[in-house]
Amino acid sequence: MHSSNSTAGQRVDSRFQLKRDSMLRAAARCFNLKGFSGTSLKDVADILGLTDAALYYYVRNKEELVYLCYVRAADVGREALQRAVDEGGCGLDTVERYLCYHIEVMVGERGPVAIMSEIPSLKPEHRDDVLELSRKHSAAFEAVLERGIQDGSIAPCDVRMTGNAIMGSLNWIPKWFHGDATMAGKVLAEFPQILSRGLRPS
Amino acid sequence: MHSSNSTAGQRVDSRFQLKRDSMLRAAARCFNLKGFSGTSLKDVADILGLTDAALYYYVRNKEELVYLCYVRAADVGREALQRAVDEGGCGLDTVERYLCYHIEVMVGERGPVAIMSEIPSLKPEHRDDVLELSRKHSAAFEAVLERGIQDGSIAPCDVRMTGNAIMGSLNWIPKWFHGDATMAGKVLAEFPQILSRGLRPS
DNA sequence: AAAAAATTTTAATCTAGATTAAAATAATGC
DNA sequence: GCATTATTTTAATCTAGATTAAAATTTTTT
Repeated sequence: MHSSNSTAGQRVDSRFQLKRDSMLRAAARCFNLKGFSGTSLKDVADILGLTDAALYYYVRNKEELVYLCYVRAADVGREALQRAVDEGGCGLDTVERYLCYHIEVMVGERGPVAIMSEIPSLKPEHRDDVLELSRKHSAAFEAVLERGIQDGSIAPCDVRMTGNAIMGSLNWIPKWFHGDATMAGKVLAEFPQILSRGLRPS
Repeated sequence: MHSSNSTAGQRVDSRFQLKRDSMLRAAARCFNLKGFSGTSLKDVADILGLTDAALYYYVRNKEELVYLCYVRAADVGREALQRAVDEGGCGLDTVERYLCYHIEVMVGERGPVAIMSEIPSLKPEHRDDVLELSRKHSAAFEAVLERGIQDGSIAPCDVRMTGNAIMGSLNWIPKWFHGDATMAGKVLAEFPQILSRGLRPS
């Protein structure tokens, strides 16, 4: 049985974490590609060259697998926004950089990132946990929009709705992008501007 | 057994159609609210005051229920765009009107409209059918964007990516809008402009 | 290389929820 | 009101796929 405080310590544990992370990416790929109900644990295991039962060494059950995928998705979003905020600049610049960073992970090597289609199917604690992360991310993004309005880089707008609009576009990307490397460059080049263009004061 | 060419004819048949349509709306509400795997046929039946088994009088199985929800979703989108195109005007005006009409059905009386999260779980014929509808809708929208670029009402852009961006925002609406009547007005008032603002030439 | 721990597999079981068949009820036409 | 057709329910069954327990294998430690 795995234990994070085994005598073997750090090395073993990080191997475990790495393997679990590649499991989450495999699961995200399946969920995005085949839909949630369309992917069985065997599908995920096949990608890893494992047996479905082996997955239970890493997660308690399928529900937890989904939960961890969503936490991971929330994490990469949060990190992207944090990084953009840390680098300073006006509100609009922050938005643009955030979009770049977030799209980068979606279409790049660290991807794919799971679409959060099944949050309501999670068990209450997990569901609330993910909703909380999601809510915080939206609030942080809206704060950047506010700041942009204050510093004059963004035209006055309803930040809640504007946030919903931009986040929707982002969240939907994995629906139509499935790893085409050529397209990845295009998305990264085009999308941030398409989404931020409408924010500029006229 | 129901038969569309029964001797009772039109009247009976339209009653059947109406009931089936309210079934699709009930199903869409459930899917959007509880997720796909989180909604059982009983959940849908409960809304209608029926027993789960009764649903089988209207659809062959759950897969077909999802399929019909998606066809319905595609239909309301197509109708909204068609209406906007028929009313003429420059490309940008058509886009704005389309957004109004489409959002209208999403947040209004005819809604809700199902998010197409589980297309890959459909059986091949149904999946291809829905993908075809979806593809056609995207193409038609991109054509409007092209026209706008030609007539100068829309700034030159990658219509494919721009279409993806706008459609993503639209498609995601049912993720955060769940029937709040007050918010419905706000969405309808704000969203079309938020989405079309970035299209204007500067 | 033996012992211990970590990882994976084999081979079942278990289960929620979809599905079905037959019977019961309700609506409609005559 | 009777016959027919439409609709719904009751009461099972059925099934894919999740889950589990125990054994086998691989890796690590000493």
